[in-house]
Amino acid sequence: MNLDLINDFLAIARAGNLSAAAVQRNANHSTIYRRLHLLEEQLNCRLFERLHDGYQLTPAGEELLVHAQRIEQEADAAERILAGKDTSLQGEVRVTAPENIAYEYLPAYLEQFHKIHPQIRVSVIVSNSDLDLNRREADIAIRATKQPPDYLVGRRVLSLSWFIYGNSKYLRRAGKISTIKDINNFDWIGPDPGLLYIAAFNWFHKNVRDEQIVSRASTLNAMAKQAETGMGLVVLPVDQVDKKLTKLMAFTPGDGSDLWLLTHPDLRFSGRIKALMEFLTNAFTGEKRLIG
Amino acid sequence: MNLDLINDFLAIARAGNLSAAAVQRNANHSTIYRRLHLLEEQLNCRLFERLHDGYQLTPAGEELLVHAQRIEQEADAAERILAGKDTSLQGEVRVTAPENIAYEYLPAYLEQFHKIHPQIRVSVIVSNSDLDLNRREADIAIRATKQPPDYLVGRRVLSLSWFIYGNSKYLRRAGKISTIKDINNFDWIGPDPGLLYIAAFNWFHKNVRDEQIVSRASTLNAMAKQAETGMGLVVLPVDQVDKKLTKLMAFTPGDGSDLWLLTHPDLRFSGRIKALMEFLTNAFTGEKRLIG
DNA sequence: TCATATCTTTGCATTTATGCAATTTTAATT
DNA sequence: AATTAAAATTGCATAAATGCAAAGATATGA
Repeated sequence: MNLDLINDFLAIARAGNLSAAAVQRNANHSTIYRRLHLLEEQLNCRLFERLHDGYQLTPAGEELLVHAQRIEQEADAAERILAGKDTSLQGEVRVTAPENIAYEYLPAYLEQFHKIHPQIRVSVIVSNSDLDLNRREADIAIRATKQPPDYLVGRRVLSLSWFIYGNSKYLRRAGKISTIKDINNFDWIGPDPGLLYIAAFNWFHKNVRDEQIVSRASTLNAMAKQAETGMGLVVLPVDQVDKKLTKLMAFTPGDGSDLWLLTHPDLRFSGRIKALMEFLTNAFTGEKRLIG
Repeated sequence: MNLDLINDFLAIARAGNLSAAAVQRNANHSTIYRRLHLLEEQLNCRLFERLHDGYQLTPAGEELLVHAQRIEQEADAAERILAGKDTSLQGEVRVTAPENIAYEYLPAYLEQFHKIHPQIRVSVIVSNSDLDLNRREADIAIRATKQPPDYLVGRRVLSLSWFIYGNSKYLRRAGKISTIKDINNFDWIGPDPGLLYIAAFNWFHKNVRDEQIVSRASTLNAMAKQAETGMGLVVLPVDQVDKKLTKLMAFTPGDGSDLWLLTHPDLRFSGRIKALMEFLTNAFTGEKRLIG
């Protein structure tokens, strides 16, 4: 059996249709179609039920899926472990970071890093969701969280304080907030329910009356941009805000969060990954904009 | 990473050189060469040390080998399990048997079987060594042994009695043997030391004086053929001997052996494999030539 | 040191796989 | 029943992988 067909099988199983699977495998859908037929022929059994709106695993396909996933995991582990043993200061490093970090902080840092290690090529993947470092979708993850997943290793480089911000236009209209008790006397840009997993927002949601919330957004960046229009105040971590908003007072509920640099244990001793981890650690700890 | 390259990697690691690996993978050696380079490039590390007389794994290669073997096992398991679920009476079945069975018994049986199940194609692999049923080098193994490996399942179809044989020419010269006590009064065709794992031969080796052994051979068939020339007597299981030799007396030391039909547990319920197993069971149990 | 045998590496013709674009299928919707 | 929209197939030109054969390496033994 051509083992590589397992990759195509997995892509189809996950995507549910050929076109999406083809994108994942970067190939044409007709190629994926033909390779699936090859696999089915070689295994002499139908792996998918062809429905009008996609491919669905047959029982035999489900069976294969179990093994295919183990095969993939094993291959990923091999790749990681070999990459982890490479102490040379060259090659690619993939960093994933949330929007604000990727836009406001990384560009300057990486420009500096490139001067020191011109042989290391860095790719930035903007995302805040749990990319699969197992599958090496990224090598280093920069995340703001209180508790990173325990299958990753790394260090807490900063603690991020939260503040209440507002722009000058709104401040002129509504005056300054000076104590958290007055919270319901102001208009607010609130978080979308999807953000309530963040402790600070959870507290906010429970303590601010709904009618005080003039607008919501599903990303911190969008919240900041809305606050910049002067619609209301906003509660945000320090890293999310630039000079267009004025820092009014500390916001302590939720205990803030921490900025973590994370990587997979297998990759910890890779030369290039270690180099970038160390460089970023220094960059972030020396970052004046992020000190409360 | 192209997963199929793992197969090439394994073949090179096992064969120790490209040409032999190419045969295993049935491809040209230059293809294997190019694919190895591709793999090394993709993993960005050297997997083999090129020596003048072959390829030897580097430490990184050793590392990969562990994972590659797991990948292969997983893929083999998947193939077996899917094949095992196929209840249809069609497709290929690979049977491995020792020489004598493959030459003297199987042809007639398989001709009959083909009439009943024309859709099942049977391949016979002549071998007595431990083919890897895990890797599906064969689906059914026919083996003469007292105790088959416990990772296979199957049934004992016969017990094979052992006898002392001689051809008429030798009998005229030396007379008939009638009791085992006279064993050292005759000339013998003996087993090569490589056959001493067989209990009957082991006993023979310990109880027959070396000077009585006029000739040796490393396969039972060769022993039979030598005895047919009239050089001496020979001790053999009943299945190994045809009419050219006269059966003189039973040979009980070593308890004889049993004829087993074996398959992999995963394949037990495959339609075609079940059909052939059952057919062969009947064929062998009804075989008059094999009844002591 | 040269011949030798074995294995690796490369150029080129051929086969095979792929992408593209057009066509067909399928089932849900009008 | 016709329409539609999304996806699966298929034909054909192009690109990529492969086999073949010849050349280059490399240690071993004369």
